[in-house]
Amino acid sequence: MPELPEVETVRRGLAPVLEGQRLERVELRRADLRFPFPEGFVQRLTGATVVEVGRRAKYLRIFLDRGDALICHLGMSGRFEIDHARPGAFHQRVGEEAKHEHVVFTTSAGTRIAYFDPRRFGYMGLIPLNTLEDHPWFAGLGPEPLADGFDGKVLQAALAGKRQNIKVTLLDQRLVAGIGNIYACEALFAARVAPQRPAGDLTAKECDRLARAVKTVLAEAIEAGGSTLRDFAAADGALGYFQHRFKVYDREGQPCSGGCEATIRRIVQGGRSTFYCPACQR
DNA sequence: CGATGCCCCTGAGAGC
DNA sequence: TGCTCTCAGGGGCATC
Repeated sequence: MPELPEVETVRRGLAPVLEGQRLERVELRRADLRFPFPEGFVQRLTGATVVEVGRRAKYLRIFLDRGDALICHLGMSGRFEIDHARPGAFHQRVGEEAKHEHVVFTTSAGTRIAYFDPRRFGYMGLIPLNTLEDHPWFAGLGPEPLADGFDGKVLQAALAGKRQNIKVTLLDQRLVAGIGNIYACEALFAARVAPQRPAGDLTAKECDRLARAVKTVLAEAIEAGGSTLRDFAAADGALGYFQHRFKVYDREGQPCSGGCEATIRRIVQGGRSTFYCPACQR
């Protein structure tokens, strides 16, 4: 579910209720999500104070005053809920709440922050700060697409020699970090690049357009509070609304908005749906 | 190196 | 109403 804009939206929701607060209570409802929780998870977190809530790629990184960072990956269906969130914003059915509530944090201010994850593809870890960037989750990550260092030149260098199609290549977190299926489709449309193109064949001009498109699409999605397809919500319960601005994603058969006569097509690449306009994207 | 398929898990929606 | 099938924002692995 959550790609960079959704994770950033969650980060912005959590920061004000977590930063400067002590974790008074930490409750674990099960021993694992995608991976087992680390040894001594509850003990290592209880009593720690949150210094900062950060993000790298699709990971939340909650820095603690004890020399550890709490890392959270939301997988496909992970979300946080703060107790003062709008009632009913997260759960359509009574009883669903307790079933998928896996971790509950209570801060020194009395705020209750719960982590839900029906599919349990998400995971959490506790990593010492001095080894954070060397940890396997972070060591191989490509640049943050919204950082100044990411541009057409960097992108072209990363794509050089690759015969894999550009759509699947954009999802490779080692080349650029944080792009997922929605924003890969949207960025390729905005850059007018066909998803089937071998990545290494993109010209300097196209790499420039694509790098800009990635930045624009991600930035606009963050501004819109992310995309809510099925169940995404910010930590305060607010729904994203960037899905209303999708040009191609999930729009198979609908007319293209790019001024051509074509309709949006869906193909499968790397086992995932790609949506694109066969006329606008070349 | 790359394409493909399968796996983790649960729920929603479509079609019958 | 209920059954079955497909698909879903992520990502790792095995195989050819």
